[in-house]
Amino acid sequence: MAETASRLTPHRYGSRPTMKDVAGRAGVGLKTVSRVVNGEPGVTPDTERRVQEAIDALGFRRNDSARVLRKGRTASIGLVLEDLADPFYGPLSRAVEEVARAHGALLINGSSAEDPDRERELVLALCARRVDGLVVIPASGDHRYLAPEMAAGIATVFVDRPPGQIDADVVLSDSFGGARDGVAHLIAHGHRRIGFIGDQPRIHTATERLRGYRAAMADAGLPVHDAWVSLGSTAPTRVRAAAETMLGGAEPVTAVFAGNNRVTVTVVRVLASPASLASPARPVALVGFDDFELADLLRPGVTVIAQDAARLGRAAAGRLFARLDGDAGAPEHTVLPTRLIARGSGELPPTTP
Amino acid sequence: MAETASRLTPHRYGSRPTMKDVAGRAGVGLKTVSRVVNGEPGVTPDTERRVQEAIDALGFRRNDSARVLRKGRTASIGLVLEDLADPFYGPLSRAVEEVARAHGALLINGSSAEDPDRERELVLALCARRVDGLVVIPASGDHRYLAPEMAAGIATVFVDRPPGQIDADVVLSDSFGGARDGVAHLIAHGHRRIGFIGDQPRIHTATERLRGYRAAMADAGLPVHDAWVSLGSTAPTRVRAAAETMLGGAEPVTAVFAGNNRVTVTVVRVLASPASLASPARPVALVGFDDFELADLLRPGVTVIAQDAARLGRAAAGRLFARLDGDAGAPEHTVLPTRLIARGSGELPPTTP
DNA sequence: TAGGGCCTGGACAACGTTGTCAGAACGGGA
DNA sequence: TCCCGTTCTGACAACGTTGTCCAGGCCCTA
Repeated sequence: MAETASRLTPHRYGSRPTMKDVAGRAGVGLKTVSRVVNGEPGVTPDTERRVQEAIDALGFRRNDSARVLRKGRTASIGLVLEDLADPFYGPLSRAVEEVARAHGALLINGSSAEDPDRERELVLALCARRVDGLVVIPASGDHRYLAPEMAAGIATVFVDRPPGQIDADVVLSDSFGGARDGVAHLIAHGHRRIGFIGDQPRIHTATERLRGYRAAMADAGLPVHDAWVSLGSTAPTRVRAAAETMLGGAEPVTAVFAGNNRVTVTVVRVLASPASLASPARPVALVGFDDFELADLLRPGVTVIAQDAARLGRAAAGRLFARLDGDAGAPEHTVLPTRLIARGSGELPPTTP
Repeated sequence: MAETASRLTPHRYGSRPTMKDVAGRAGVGLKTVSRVVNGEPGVTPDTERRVQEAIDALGFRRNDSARVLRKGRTASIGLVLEDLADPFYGPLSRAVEEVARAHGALLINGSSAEDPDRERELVLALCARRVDGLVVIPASGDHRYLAPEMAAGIATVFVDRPPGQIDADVVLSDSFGGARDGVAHLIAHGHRRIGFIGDQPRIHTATERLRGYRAAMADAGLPVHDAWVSLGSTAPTRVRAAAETMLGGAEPVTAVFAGNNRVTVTVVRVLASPASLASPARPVALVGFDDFELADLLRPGVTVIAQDAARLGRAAAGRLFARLDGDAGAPEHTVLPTRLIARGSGELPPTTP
């Protein structure tokens, strides 16, 4: 009777019952409740039952803030990335979460929106919450602000891009090699005038991929005109303008290498648009960095340099928990290979204008 | 000198300096440090400077766990969804994060993987951390377990699907109306035999969309054969089999309505595959629920019922923070409209086999 | 039946912060 | 010179949990 009533009328609105309340109701000591809640041994079945009843009746739920304060570990890790809505980061984020879950940790994440200040603010907020560790996709080029935190014991792994000004565990895809392979693929199919459209130059992967492009061109003894290279925002208008410029100049390119999935998608749109300088009679070849859903269903299918976002996430989270489990070795730099997936757009032959 | 040294050798590895340490070093009281850290008034500039120097020297960072314990609010909200990697949830999640950020809160999120037990486990873990509020995309059909938490003051908003067995704020898209419109669109283009492939029947949106399908068929006086309706997992193999069955039966459908973006993509693949029962000579019309990237670039473009995931997220987070700001009104049920985007696949005429 | 060991339960301090409250220092006016 | 008011500062308790440590009761054996 009384039990039913109190089940429906909790302790007090907004202020939850504590172990003390449970102990009082069950007629046992505080520590005994703690033991029951944490499944520690040393409680007779009868006592345990009484405590459990009190817990259910009061709707008690352990306050993890207090627990964390006492124990020092939060069983949570932070993930800072650029944009949760980017299809590249979804699987990465998911993979990190899976690993965290396997280690009994929760994931707190935030988007930096490619803004260094916001990255810093987010990271420090996570440190203030005393996350056990951090997985960071850097937006800034200077991570010295993290050094004291790392020294204080917050394990940190960088992924997709290396940290700036400090040394730390990092997991990358082979941007340089991938881009070089992709451009070499275009060259192998006869292209000589190839354009490169990439992300902003302060982003490490963008410059690495550009470096790969230049290496492939140099390996083939091909010149690179300034007008063929464009780094900048991945906003569709910017990318569209860049594509139209290199397709329409005095020395128009016959193929484009797109620096990431955002760029690739926009280039596909440009090439497909009726007003495009490309046409069925004069197709433009395309290879993009990053695979994306439906790339195979477009006509022609889009040839890509695929990186495995989930694997990046798993590898990074794996490093992180290895650190949390006591690995104190030197920072590890992991580079995962990329894979060229030929689907047609990279195999189009060049046509003279 | 001494300062430089201590900057590089923090207090002790793994155990960070506290306000007490800062106070000791600055030669002030504990509370004064607290005042400086929180920007409270009543500290002379000189004292503030001394404290700030000590903070910098020691690498002090406030421990939010202790703060939360004392203050009762965590400035964090939880988001439980099905799968972070699903392109539908990316923008939703991002929108929730934006709103949270605007309110100074961090976002903790977890994937339920469509598993009711996992949902419950996640939600309760978040409650134990005393998140201020929860945004939940339900995987389970019974949320009575949440009632005590909500009574204890954890604001909760459900989004995309309604909660089970309890009443609470909820933000939905108009699944019924959207599906009905989509099927009506196919009927308007001459189709009489239309198939429906949807998600598992325990998912609310799946059954609502099926209901919309049936309503449109009934409105047009068309019969629905059992073989034309298939609910189940969105795994490609299952969807593929379902599609092939309804395309190949005694009364083959001439159009398919796909219940969500996962299904749509697989159906597109089936229809595009060379072995398909569809062919250029006998195209099959398609309308899908949910818009998706590149839908416009496929040939034919895929006609969809678009829902605005970001808007769902914003609306849900908006409700949540309204609750946290004191709104104690009755639970609100918000239904956002959907929009048909015609791109070609829904406008194909029926062909007799 | 007494003594020893084991098992169960509880009192208490500590974690790092913030709110309360009172005391100290300082300046100005009588 | 003294007193009062204002401003700044610090001591202390409290938040809810867990770890330490000790007390009491039980069972077993001699």
